[in-house]
Amino acid sequence: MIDPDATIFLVDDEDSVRRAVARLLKSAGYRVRAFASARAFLDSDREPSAPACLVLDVQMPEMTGLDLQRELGSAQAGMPIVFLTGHGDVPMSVRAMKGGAADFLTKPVQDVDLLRAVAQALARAREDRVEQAALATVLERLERLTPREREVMALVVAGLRNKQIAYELGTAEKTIKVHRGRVMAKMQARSLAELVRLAERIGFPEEAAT
Amino acid sequence: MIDPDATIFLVDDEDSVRRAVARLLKSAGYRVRAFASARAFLDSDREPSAPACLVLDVQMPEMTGLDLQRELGSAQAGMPIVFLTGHGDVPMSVRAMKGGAADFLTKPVQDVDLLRAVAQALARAREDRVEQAALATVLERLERLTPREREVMALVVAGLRNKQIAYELGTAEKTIKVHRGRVMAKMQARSLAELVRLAERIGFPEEAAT
DNA sequence: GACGACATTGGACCAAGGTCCAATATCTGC
DNA sequence: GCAGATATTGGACCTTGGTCCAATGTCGTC
Repeated sequence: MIDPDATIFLVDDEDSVRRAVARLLKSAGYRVRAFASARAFLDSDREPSAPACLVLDVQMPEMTGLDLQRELGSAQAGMPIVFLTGHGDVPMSVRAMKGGAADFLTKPVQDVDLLRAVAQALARAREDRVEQAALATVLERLERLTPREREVMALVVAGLRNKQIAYELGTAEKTIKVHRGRVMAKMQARSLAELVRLAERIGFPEEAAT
Repeated sequence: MIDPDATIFLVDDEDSVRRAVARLLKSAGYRVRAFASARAFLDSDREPSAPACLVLDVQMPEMTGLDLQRELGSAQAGMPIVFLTGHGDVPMSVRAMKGGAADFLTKPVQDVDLLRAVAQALARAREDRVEQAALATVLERLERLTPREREVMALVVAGLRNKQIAYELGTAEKTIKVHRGRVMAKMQARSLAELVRLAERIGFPEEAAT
């Protein structure tokens, strides 16, 4: 269950807590990287080469845990957050959970509770990573398309026939066939169905603005 | 912003609270149906002909709000839950939010806070309803397919060619063409791309077991 | 036993998709 | 100005997909 490559990022301004939690997580077999402030964490190069999650104190001077959560935005996807706080209240926990937190624990926390939360967060991180990797692969292929090929692909997955696409783009049907063939090759789609699914997954052409 | 057809289901065992909240919601223009217990709510015929949400007390004898939430399961999709509780703690709120609650408020609650939560929950309900309706339409069409047509559709959206499908099903390509044509007609798909998208949306053929 | 739904197939044809080879026109960066 | 990427098109040809009309066989129901 425990992935030795999994990294737990720990952010807490209290030395004693940080050390205690770090010790616990390390003894459980995780790699731990601790920071005394949200700033320090953000300034670090946190390349998640392996699944990772963030154990975060809420109350901290300057930037609070909730601030950091907002800062990370949807990047949380790759790094689920487990909040850990001494003086948490209901509104605070609700806000954190609405913001996509994986869990919200209060100190003093039982070791088992923290470990369970971390394990679940990591499980989520792994799933997210798989999804992200798949997405990245498809986006990479999409980037190799020329502007024209992208236009053609958009109309192809919209269900238009070559003839209609040619009319839309003011060119010959023959040309469309060529572009279409290249699109299939570059996107590594072996069938139209597959191409449509790839497009759906990345929200193409809507999110093509990315 | 306020939909006069929107119904708020209110479940609270305390008469005074129930009356006060009901009055507030009614004065805001909502239709309100109040229940004194989770049981009474479940026994009612809650046909959501219009968007609806559930305002739910947590502490109640017999079945608690959290129990009711679990009971509703994914049916929550059609009826987001706003919890309202007098003695809520952090773990309780976290559990509720993890369970998919729209919000979790503590008494005494500010009128504006409750109204905002309800408005947001209803917005979510509306979105869910749109999605559900679309799903239902597609599933309805799917049900009109004969078993054989379903098999063919599965292989078509998998990207197989007619010839391959014929081989898989041990029949002639000609037959596949006919089935395929019927599938397109019954599913009201004007292109293969559209058919693939319909299939994706309902998770066909994986969820075909439904 | 007749009727309707379902599955199957043939023939005939036409439309659409896909590929190989080859050629032309732009445009951009060095 | 040239190399290379991009966009375009033609010809020739073959595979697929789709449709119309017609027909046969099986099953379960009334």
